[in-house]
Amino acid sequence: MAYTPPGQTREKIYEFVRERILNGTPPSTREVQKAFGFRAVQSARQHLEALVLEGRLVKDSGKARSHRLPKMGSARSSHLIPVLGRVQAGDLTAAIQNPDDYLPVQQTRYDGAELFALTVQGDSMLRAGILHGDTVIVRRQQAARPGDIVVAMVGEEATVKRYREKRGRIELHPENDAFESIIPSEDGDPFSILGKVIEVRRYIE
Amino acid sequence: MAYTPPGQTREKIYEFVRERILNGTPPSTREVQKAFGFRAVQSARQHLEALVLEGRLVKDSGKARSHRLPKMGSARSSHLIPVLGRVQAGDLTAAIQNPDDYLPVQQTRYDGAELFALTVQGDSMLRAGILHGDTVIVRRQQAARPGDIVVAMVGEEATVKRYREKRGRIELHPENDAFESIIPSEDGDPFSILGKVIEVRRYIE
DNA sequence: TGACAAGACAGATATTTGTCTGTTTTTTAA
DNA sequence: TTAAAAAACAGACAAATATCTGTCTTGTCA
Repeated sequence: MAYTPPGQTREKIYEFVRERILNGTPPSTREVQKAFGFRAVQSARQHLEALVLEGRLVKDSGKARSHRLPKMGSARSSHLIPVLGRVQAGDLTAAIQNPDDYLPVQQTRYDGAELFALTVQGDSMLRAGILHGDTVIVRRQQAARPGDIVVAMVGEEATVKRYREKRGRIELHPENDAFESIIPSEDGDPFSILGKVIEVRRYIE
Repeated sequence: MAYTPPGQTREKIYEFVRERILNGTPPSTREVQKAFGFRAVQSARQHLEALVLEGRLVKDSGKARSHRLPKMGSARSSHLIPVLGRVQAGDLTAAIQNPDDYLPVQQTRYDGAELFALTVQGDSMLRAGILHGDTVIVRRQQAARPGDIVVAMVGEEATVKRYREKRGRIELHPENDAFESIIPSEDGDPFSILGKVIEVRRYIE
């Protein structure tokens, strides 16, 4: 590769590596070498080493493909959570392990919690600003507090409703007058709370 | 490692590798070996190979640390976009360069487009499911089509409205009867479209 | 001009990592 | 009980990868 003014190639290498890391496929030194047409491995290595010294990248010495982005503030680290298709009764864990897709969330916001996402069917939560087709992000938990919007299994079906307690009884309340409240009973369908809705996303067009 | 019933160790290995991949640090075969106390590399390798055959993992043959999660279509690359605070009239670019925060978005969904995020003030788009405090993700563009939800500058203020055209005149239509439509005119406040809303996010609690 | 720093190159070695062949142990199922 | 399948082990080799030493080239700046 011909000589380039100081910093220019380095900048492009940074962008290249950054993209690859965000892509989930961090490059090896030789992949950088080939991508930029260097005739020597060392050329790529020098730039990568400099980027680490500058603090723009971090690296585990000796390990292959170990370049990472430094964790800056809240923003730099985003975490991927599974998007579930149909949730089968009783086996949420299985559904989480065979997701349809993944969504990025801010890692700091929900650190440590187990999260998953679902697509909402129907307009039963219209008044709460949750529409048909919206994606809800759910924190897995067995209990809820009155007022929480929860995802619950009632029989074979997963449903999104507002959790309330009336006269000591649990009530799953829709936010749409066209729908009825669900009041789980001992002898009715099996009932369990899968988690609490902590975020709603809607994709337009 | 002692013998374990069929499938059990494999399951744990899948979870281990999955975590590492979502973490951005996919493991080498030997790291799996050590993590599970195998005395032979092949033991780890067998399980990893089986997981690939089962379709639960994918791998680039021959490459180091190349295990990936399948079906990561949209999430394969997550991208960070700036969250803007106040938008000053006329200088969107400056606002983008000094963001309050960053949000992760699925890169493939909006590939190439210039995106930014804003927090919505007020309930003027209530009926469209956009509430006060929601975050809207905006694709920067100067023009819009009727029916689009847009972010526009009217005078000194950025506002979220539905874009319509009536009798050849542009109309910014709120989705809430308590608000009035805005009809920009030549002699009125300076008017420009900043972009189109392509996603809405709401954080609950 | 000459010293100096950054960029690029050349060739080589060490380590990590992926892969292979074959054997032993344990469980499952016929 | 026996055969087959799955799990784990052992030892090795080959490829990918990181790393090292030294040299040459190209700009920068006093």
